[in-house]
Amino acid sequence: MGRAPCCEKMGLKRGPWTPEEDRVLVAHIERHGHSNWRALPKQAGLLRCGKSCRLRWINYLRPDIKRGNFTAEEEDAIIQLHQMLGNRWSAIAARLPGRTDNEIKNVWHTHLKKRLEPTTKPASQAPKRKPKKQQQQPETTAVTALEGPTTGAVVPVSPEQSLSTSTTSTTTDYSAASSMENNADSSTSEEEEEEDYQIDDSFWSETLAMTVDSSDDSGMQAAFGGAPSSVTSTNDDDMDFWLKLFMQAGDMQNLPQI
DNA sequence: AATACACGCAACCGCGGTACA
DNA sequence: TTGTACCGCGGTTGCGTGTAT
Repeated sequence: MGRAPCCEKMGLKRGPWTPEEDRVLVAHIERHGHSNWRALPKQAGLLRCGKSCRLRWINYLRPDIKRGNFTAEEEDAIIQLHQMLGNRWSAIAARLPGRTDNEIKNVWHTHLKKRLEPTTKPASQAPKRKPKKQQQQPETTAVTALEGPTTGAVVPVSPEQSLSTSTTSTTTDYSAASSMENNADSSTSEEEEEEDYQIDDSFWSETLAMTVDSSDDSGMQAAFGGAPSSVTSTNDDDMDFWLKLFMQAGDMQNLPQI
């Protein structure tokens, strides 16, 4: 009962979007907005379900999407945020302007997760070929330096401790949040290791500023108030709350898992 | 040069949460 | 208060492309 199929699959097109469909969708949204995704394809004359339209717009057609490779700073941010937030990709995306949750998720699964994976990986699972793009991209050197301490691939220091699953990263999470707050104060051993990447300090102070600023004008109530066209505002405010909570809390280990 | 394999990205699927009648 | 419809999110899959053999 209850839930209707997300889209009437009869007669609706699936698979890759054509440039023409993209144009139609963009034109329609620019003109009418996207207050109702379900009705949108009909109004726009697209043979797609609303869900598909929404996904296409959010992940690809939005004008503020930043295309291209992730920078070392962005990758670092993803790693840190993932340590804090777990697989809450939309929340992570909210901290990375121009990046979508889907994109971040892909990058995580294809690049970052592997880099953070411990070298305890059996030899049989080791890549048979040398990685192609990652080692060719110049920014990767920064990332490698930056991740060196936490990845067994570079320095075999019990990588599981900094690993990515939200359930096992509580203490590490705090170090990330803590380094955000006290970006000039690197007192813990993990933060000593983070001295290698100077970019982070400025980056995180910016990120932090963004975090606090965005919560100032909207507040938690606004999270439930609307802005229906906003993709991430609700999550953003939610995460602002948690981030502030982390920052204010002296000891994250006493906090419940998010 | 051809083939097999691995990677990366875009898209789909299903579920949970929320708004609304 | 309950049921329905819709939205958004996270997980997963499929395909195109690049690389090694």
